[in-house]
Amino acid sequence: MRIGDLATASGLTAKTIRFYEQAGLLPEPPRTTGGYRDYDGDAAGRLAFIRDAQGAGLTLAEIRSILALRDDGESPCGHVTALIGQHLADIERRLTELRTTRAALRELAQRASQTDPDTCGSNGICTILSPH
Amino acid sequence: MRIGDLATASGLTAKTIRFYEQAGLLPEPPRTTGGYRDYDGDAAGRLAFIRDAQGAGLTLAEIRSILALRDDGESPCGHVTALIGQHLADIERRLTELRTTRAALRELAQRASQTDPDTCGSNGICTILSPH
DNA sequence: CTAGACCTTCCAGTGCACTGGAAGGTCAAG
DNA sequence: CTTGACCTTCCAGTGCACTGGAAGGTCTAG
Repeated sequence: MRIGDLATASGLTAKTIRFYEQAGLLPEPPRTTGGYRDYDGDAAGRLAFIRDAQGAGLTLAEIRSILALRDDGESPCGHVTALIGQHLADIERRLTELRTTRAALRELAQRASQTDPDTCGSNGICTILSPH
Repeated sequence: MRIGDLATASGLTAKTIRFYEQAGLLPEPPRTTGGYRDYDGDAAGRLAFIRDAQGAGLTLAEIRSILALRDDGESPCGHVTALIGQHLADIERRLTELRTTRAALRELAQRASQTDPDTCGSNGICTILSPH
């Protein structure tokens, strides 16, 4: 299986697959006599795993750490569980941040709807955003 | 007022202030005979505006567009209102995304708590993340 | 024999908002 | 006169996940 076929099968680009190899996420595949990368069936599964893990919000560095553990013959379960917990906490934090920002923006929108463009910029820069 | 004083007053670093100047967010200030930047009181207000706008989630590029309008003597109110609306929509989108990811991660955490590390990695890479 | 689809490597750029460091100039206090 | 805090410019790097492009090699169909 050449890189283009694997790209089609996985929904990635050949560029990305080479990038993953260079980033240590994929092992170097054997080559054909012409120098082309020659993938076996495992590669697609590995890419699917990367996709799933990315979908769960893990970074490539974290995914690499999981793959490295498992390539060493160790079960990465504990590691994966810890990462999931960390990402859940991270998401909660970002949700809180976003809700705060949303509240602030709603107030700004409210203020904007009551602002007269003619009197607005007269002394400051923008009384909507900076109503000192 | 030298750059260090302005940095202290605004809570930014001198590096960042130079960066803002280079990025077109701050006008070039006059220089002392020694070649030092010499800021007047307006600079602090402008930096405060940038801070407020950033707090509302606007990017530096957007803030630059607002400042450019107002520096041209135009009222940026309509522009600001549009940007606020865009960012509100953006935040709603990201909130939805994050909630989806959180639900997925919670399911993974649930699965992780029921996974036996000894039987887990036997055939796939990780049955928690990729339970095909 | 040639066109063109695909592959190779290597280098560099994207966007965002800075940050670090080198090499040197200015200024006030002691 | 020297020390040291502060300033200057310029270049380059950070983190993340790719993406683009050049220059060239390989393979298959017609």
